[in-house]
Amino acid sequence: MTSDRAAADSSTDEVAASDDDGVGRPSVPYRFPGTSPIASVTAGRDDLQAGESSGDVVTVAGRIMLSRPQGRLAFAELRDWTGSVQLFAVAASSERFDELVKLNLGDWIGVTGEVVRTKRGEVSVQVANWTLLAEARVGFGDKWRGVHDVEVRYRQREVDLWANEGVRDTFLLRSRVVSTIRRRLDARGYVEVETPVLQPLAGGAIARPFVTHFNALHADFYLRIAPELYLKRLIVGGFERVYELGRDFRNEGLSPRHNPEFTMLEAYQAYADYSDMAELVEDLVAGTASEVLGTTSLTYQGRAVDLSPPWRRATLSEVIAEVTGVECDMGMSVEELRTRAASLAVAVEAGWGPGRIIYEIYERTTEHELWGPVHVMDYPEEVSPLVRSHRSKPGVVERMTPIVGGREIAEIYSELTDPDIQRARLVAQAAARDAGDDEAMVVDEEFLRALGRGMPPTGGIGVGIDRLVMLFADVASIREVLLFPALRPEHRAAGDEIDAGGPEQSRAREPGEAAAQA
RNA sequence: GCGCCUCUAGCUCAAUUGGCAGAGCAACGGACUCUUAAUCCGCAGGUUCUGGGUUCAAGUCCCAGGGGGCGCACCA
Repeated sequence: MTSDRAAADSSTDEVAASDDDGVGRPSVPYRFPGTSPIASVTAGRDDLQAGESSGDVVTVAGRIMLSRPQGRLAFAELRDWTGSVQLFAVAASSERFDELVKLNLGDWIGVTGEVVRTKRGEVSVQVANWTLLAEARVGFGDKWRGVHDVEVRYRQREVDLWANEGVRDTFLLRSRVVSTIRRRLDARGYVEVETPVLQPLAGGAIARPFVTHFNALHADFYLRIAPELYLKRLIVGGFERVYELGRDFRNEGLSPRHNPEFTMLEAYQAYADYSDMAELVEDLVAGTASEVLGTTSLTYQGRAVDLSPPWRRATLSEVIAEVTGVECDMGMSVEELRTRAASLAVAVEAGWGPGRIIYEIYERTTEHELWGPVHVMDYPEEVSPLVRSHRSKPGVVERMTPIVGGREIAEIYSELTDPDIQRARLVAQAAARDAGDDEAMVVDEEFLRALGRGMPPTGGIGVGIDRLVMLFADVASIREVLLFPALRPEHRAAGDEIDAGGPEQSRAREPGEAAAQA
């Protein structure tokens, strides 16, 4: 074994210093250059006939997913992140055949050999030389059924990615969605910026923050719940089109649609209003779907979603009437609206104005019934402290919330730019906070000072990237689009490994034993 | 935080009313020159999540705790 190993290593330009790592394990090279993606190796082989050799010698590397030794022949499935190919080994011509057939499922190897088609018609790499790249000392799941225990899937995502078809595709899709959105924004002249995640005040949204301590400043800081206020300060500073695509943190419950840290796109454009920004959202969503999925006609959880713009726009009152049959209007008296809320079994708190009541009715009765795409608009001022008042309708603001596939996937504003009005709104929020609403906003003097220097008319959007990916990937849980979703920490003693007992024991050898076998 | 459900071999799952804890795959040993979840023979594998309790007898019933899922609430 020692001499064989050395021979294998000499075929690369990296040679391990010794045969094992000091604990009886075989050594592996430091690099394995010159590999071709498996997808490129198998592509364009249609004219290769069964039993024929192509003459092309390739080097591929990946993980052994299936193994079918058959006497003096052996077959295996080798998979890299582009695809799979069958390995075909022959005892008479394949290097270290006996060792090759003893490899375990999950082991990584590099292989050099000719591309052939077997007598039974499978395009294969006929193994000439091969090199062990890594052992799977902890076993993977059932080779056919995969791993379905969601706890294992989320806690040990590396297992999930290999054992379950499609999981890797979902995350590759996510990556393409994010890069496509960036490219589309860049093409529109937006610049990407990075603003603080650690903030002295958690502003820009209505949510409970995570708190941490900044030792050097002797102060508690907050993980951002939104970058909004900083991005608006950049608009004041003359950055006319900015976006930030990053993580926000909200100290709230977990659910199939909520993870405490999630990915948000926020974009702001000077001289634009919420109609302009609605078109941007439609273009980002539908355009990205076209690029990444090749269509704007999706199916989400068995139901059709047509993303092609323009999307319908409807007011809160309109959608409430459609869903419940009850007419509600901002012009109605509080008493009238309370009666209508009561008729819908919606609880109303004392002191709520007409807008707050209508919003509550919408959330309780209507929002979860909408499928979309539809921009829900004319939100009440009371629940939208950072949004500019409607240019013609009293009591409401210029805000749209697009519902797509039954979920809010974005917020779209004509931004409030007047420092005095903004101060009044934030003071009202602070009062609510003092009255016990610990999710209400605080007064951010730095932000208000910035507005005082003049903020041009500006449109802004926030897009929930996780939910967008859920829509595109047609999955019901946010955990399916987060590589490592939030879970309770594992409380397990050292050495109490979940998968102990795979190929582990059989491979634990005395240090001298490997050499003795040579 | 509350409610409901769930936890059995490395993985996927069985186990009748409370009656000897099992199978397939993986792993391990062997056979096999065209396999496709190869097949065949053999071997081994368990704190039934944890701790109590009831019982002649508990994977199963009861209590407490832990992990996970779903729902409610909050939100994107």
